Amino acid sequence: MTFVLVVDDDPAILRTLSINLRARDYDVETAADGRSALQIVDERMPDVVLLDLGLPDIDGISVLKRLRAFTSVPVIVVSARSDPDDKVEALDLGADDFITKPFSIEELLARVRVTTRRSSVAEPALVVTVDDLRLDITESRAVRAGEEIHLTPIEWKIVETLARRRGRLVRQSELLHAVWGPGYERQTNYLRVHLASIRRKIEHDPSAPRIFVTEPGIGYRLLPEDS
Amino acid sequence: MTFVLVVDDDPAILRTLSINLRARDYDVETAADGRSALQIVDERMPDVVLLDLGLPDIDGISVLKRLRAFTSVPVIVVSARSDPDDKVEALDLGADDFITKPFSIEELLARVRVTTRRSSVAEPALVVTVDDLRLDITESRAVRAGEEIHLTPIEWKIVETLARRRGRLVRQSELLHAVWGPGYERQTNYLRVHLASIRRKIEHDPSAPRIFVTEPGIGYRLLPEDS
DNA sequence: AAGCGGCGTCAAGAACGCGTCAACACGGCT
DNA sequence: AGCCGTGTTGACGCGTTCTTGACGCCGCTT
Repeated sequence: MTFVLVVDDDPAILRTLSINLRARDYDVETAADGRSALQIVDERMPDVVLLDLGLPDIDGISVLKRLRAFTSVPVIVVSARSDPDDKVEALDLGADDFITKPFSIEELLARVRVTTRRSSVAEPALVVTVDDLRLDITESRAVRAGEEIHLTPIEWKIVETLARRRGRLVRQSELLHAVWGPGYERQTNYLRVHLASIRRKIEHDPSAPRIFVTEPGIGYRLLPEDS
Repeated sequence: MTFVLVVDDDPAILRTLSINLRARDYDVETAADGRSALQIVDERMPDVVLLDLGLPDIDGISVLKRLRAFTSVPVIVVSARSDPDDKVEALDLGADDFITKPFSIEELLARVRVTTRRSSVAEPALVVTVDDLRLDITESRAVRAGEEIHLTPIEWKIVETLARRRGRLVRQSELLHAVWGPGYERQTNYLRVHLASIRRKIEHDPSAPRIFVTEPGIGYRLLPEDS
């Protein structure tokens, strides 16, 4: 998921942007001043930064400078100042775009899409390994001892849902909801059938599953990492 | 020297921009309509295109679309229309920036610097080779055993998108979004038809594809490098 | 010990996705 | 105007995948 950091001292703007971005499935974090913005970037590199120039502690321009000192993360400056000189300064200091308030939320979202399109955000690979088995979730690829194993779309969805909470128990209703959507929370027979085919393809002994474990009456669990 | 193509139907604007850009040591060429703009791009790929939306012959949006069909040259749209919807449309169709008239010449120059700065961190030439086949993505050339193979614009876009993630799986919705833009994520039949023609031209045995592999229900994948 | 619920297995039919083809629309070019 | 290349759309066959229902087993409860 694309991670966006929004920096603005106005809580109303933070709220509006967060809501709109989250509605588009972005992962959003907010900062109300320059110091915490820099800290967040340091801890958890965003895919895009929306940066207001008027901040309470450090000047927005300085934040941009410091950002550029150690990263090339895309920055879109969002500012109330419409003076061309401000724009030129920010752009020449390394900002990727500049949009003046008030702005249309649609335009902002489009500009965010442009910058992320450019860096073509690579999802962190989600990979599960057990013995000689390798499940690459993001790639939808399963390999055991060099041998390619084919899983169907529904099987991948189930494996993915379990892998995202590896080691933890996933209730039947959650699994059903995640794979088939709302309204299927009681069709536990679907799970029985599909878990069976997954095990037939993946487990060494499908009748004594070690990787995809059943918690009777509750749900399923993917074998935790043996770290 | 950086080569800029300025497209506008207003001679006064062409003149102003030319003068200002040349004063900054840019190599400038101008076009007063879409047709000649496309021709210039075809003959002598610019480093940046400044594109007005109101053109006498072809609509500026159409020019952008056709440009994007065979190149990824940076495009800054320069328009009198300030309607957010116009901006969103242009940006989603592949424009890199959008600036509304009247604008400060300094701001425009700064935005030109941003886009050239970005592309100067140039991408490596993207070439795919399989056996005696050679796909030169950036050049849009396909050759097998000295024999030139012709691919259409859409076919190139598909090949390019797959080549950029060579070996990795590209989901149908991603592919559709990359080639046709937002709103086409469900038209999987497009993919079926066009993948068929690509294979007919490229695969040794189109009925048993080795290079463009289908992952049923999920997407497509370009044969990884056998390194 | 019997009953019950939950689980895994199996098989058959339905539904779906893919590849293919053909017809049509559209724009450019001669 | 007519032709050509390209893209879009709908239809069809085929193989795969999903759904559905039946059945037996096991462990727990009564």
